[in-house]
Amino acid sequence: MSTPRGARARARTEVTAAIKDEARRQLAAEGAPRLSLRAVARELGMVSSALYRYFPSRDDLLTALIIDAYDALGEAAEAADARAGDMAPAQRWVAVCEAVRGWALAHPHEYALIYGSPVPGYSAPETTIPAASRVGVLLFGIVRDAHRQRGVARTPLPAELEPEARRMTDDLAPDLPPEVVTAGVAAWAQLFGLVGFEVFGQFNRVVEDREEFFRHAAARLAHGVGLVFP
Amino acid sequence: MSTPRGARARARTEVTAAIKDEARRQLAAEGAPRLSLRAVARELGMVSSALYRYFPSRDDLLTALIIDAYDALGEAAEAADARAGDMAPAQRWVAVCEAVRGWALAHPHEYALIYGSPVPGYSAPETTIPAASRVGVLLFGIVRDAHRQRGVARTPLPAELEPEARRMTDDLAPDLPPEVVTAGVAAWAQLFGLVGFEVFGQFNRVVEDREEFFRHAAARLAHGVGLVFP
DNA sequence: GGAAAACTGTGAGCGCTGCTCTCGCTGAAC
DNA sequence: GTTCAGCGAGAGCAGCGCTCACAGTTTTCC
Repeated sequence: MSTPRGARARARTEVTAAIKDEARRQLAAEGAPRLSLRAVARELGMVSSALYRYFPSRDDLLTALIIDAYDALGEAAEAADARAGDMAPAQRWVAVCEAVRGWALAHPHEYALIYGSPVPGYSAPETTIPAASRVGVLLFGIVRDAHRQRGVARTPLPAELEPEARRMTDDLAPDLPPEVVTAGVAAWAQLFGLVGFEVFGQFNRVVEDREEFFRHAAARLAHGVGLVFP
Repeated sequence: MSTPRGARARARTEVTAAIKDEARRQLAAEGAPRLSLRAVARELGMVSSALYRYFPSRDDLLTALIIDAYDALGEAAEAADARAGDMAPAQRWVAVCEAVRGWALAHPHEYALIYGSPVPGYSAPETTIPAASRVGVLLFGIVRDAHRQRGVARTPLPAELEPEARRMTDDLAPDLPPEVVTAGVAAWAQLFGLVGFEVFGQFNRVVEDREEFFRHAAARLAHGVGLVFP
């Protein structure tokens, strides 16, 4: 991050960034399966084997792009929440959902990289966890604010789910009621169901006015976690 | 389907089936990106180029597997519904959701093939549409039954969504109220959000007792489309 | 029944891929 | 100033999807 010591180190960070940039370009243009190390190297005017000095394998390059994608999505969501800062929690929730959808539609291949099929034989390393949690953390932050302001609506939990609900609550948001945490986790997954279906074309010939449809669905999601519209 | 005319035709259908079987085996073991035409041919004791007499390209073979996967999932869902035939619609809904989840967990790579990232530069041909619709059709059938029996709960729709809601209703279920159809489409997508998050590992370190969690979420989905538990 | 046409498997080959290894060069640390 | 780690070049390996000319077999048609 700060001053690299010598010209060599500086060059290294620059080349690394250039590789990631070109890889991201190819990813956006062609999708992850078509991302080729050799093509990246070719475009950068270097020989393919040189690239292995920077990323030990194609998967490592992909991992770097995955983290970047999670971060870009998280940033878009957080920016939308900041813009909606003085609105009611329910409206902030919808704004964040719409930002997630907007980013996904603008970057379908990067979205597919993080929320589509995982690359087989490769499990995302620990490094990705913080970046991957940003949207979830943000959504729970909104619910927490709502809870502080005026409490949230709660629907009872079946007895069999209570141990798990308590566990999730301790892990994710000890200051919220377990019913709300459970509903929040479900809503989090369901949000990406809506977005994924749209991005991956499952809504073709089914939903036409997808923006309006999504806004409504996101609002109902908010309702489901106990947020109320003023 | 019926009697093939000659020995040649019979052989052709047999070889075609053998190729699909072996391909499905490799798909289940390694995932779609690792599915290799040459490996399939090798395993079948034929030379790779011979395989092109049966499937003009790797994508065509994948398409065949996609249709099969949609059908297998649809069949699992329909079987579950049949087993729950005399229960209340809400319970049938949950049973179908659980069947979808169960199939997806048992066949993660085939699930990824149909509900994960689409293969870039390849759009699923029209042929896949009927198979792909089976789960949705089934879910709407349950809602329809509930509606016939005693009506379903309805939450009002915002004015901006009404044209689209009417459009979807005409297309999908003209005998149901637009509010219900809209909620049904959303629930359909959200179901696959829940399933996808579990299959693709997004629930790792978040949800532990996933079966119980899912059952509850599916029940809330049912509630969202107006189904009531007796 | 026999000629013509359609179908099927073979093997070589093209251009691409991820990845490895050895080789010289060069900037940096002691 | 020497030593050494880091770097790029280039050749090469095994694998991939796919094409093509060829030979053998089955079906079709007269």
